[in-house]
Amino acid sequence: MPKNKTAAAEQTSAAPLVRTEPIQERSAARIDALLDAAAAVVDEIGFDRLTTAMVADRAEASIGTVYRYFPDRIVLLQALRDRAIERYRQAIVERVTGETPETWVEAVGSAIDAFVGMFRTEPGFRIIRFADAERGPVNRDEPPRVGFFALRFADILAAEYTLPDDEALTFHLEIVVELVDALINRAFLIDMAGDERFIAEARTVVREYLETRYPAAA
Amino acid sequence: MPKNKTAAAEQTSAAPLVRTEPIQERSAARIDALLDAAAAVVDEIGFDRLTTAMVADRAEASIGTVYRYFPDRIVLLQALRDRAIERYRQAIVERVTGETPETWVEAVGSAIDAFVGMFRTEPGFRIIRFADAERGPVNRDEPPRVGFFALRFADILAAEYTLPDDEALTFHLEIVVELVDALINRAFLIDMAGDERFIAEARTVVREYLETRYPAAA
DNA sequence: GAGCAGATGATCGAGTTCCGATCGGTGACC
DNA sequence: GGTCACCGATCGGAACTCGATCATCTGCTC
Repeated sequence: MPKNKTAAAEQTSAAPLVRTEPIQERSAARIDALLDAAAAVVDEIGFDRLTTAMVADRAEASIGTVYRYFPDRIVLLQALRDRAIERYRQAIVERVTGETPETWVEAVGSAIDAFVGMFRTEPGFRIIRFADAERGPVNRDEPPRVGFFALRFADILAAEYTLPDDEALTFHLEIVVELVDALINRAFLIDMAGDERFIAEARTVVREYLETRYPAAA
Repeated sequence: MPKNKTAAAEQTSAAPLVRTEPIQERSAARIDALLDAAAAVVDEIGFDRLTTAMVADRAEASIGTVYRYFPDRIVLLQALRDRAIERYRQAIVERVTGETPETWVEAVGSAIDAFVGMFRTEPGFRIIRFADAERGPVNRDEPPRVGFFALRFADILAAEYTLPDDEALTFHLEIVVELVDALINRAFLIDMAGDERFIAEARTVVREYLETRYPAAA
């Protein structure tokens, strides 16, 4: 069992906040159960109707336990999103190593497929909207980690391919992330199975976008 | 004074809901004042920190008055969004009739400019995200009017130009709406003035998208 | 067409309900 | 016996309700 050290750790001053940090074994399972419950609730009644009591109920825990691991409702949702993103990252890696696309542009296509797959299988995924970071609650101090997913995505690609030494690449990938996020979300907005027209168009738009800019890699 | 009978009227069963429908003159002003207040609050402290009490305060009305016109907090925000969309529609019409672009594809460019302008001038605009309809609270009965803005946009264009008789046009416009919404929102996500790179890229992506599909109109 | 009176709409704000979050206490693990 | 996980009654504050009160409209009378 890998110990789950959060990078954040303690700030400068005393941080008496209970923070998420499992010490004993069972805690990890608890956290997962809580997030599963939250995902289910989010799928059923939607994002902003979710109450912490519902999450506790569904996870067969008490209110207190919820707040034992998450300082508040918003952080709980963020944790759900973070877990989903991590799972998505794994899904990309699996798919790319499985399909071994010729070029990194094609690998982006695989990532889109993986994204669509997540919408179909991962509870709560369709509500999360994570291309952009936290919208709304303007974060205290810490930089609002905008576009961080594009960076991470670049890392994944860089592990398998030789990326063009283009300083604009990060920007282009961020555009791609935004485009895909918008169109795939639209595809699943009403159609629970995912509207194929929008899915196909997302693939096409991205392919056109990248082929125009990186003809060598297409 | 035109009596303002709601189209909805009575459903099968008794509908005791108070619903928004101004009868007397002052009501309209009240509603506007409430929405102005909501927009200001949203700009200042953000979307989900908004409380109905703040809105009432700022509009110099009582809590009761807020709930006289809006069944709940979420509907209040939706109304704010609806008004912003209407204003945006007007802004498009004004700009297009003012600039009189040669082709409808160029008119789409003007619409993007108008969109950016709204982000800079219309209070509360940047939080609203309206390309997609209501996300989250799954609406009872009524169809979730997805993509309705693209339809409306097509109407605006059709009033000034002869649009291609392409049954896929609506779909393409919807894609454009999604793309623009995503990229322009990203442009304003952290940069209050709007990140020019994303704005320019939005224009480029849309132009490329439409020129590929409608070379005659470009 | 001025004045009045009843009806109906608009406003108010104290009271209620609901929900996010706390805290002191109890039991499980080391 | 000391730490950690868990519970759930309780608190505080925000969403929302409701009966009373004020403003405006309608239409009748003279």
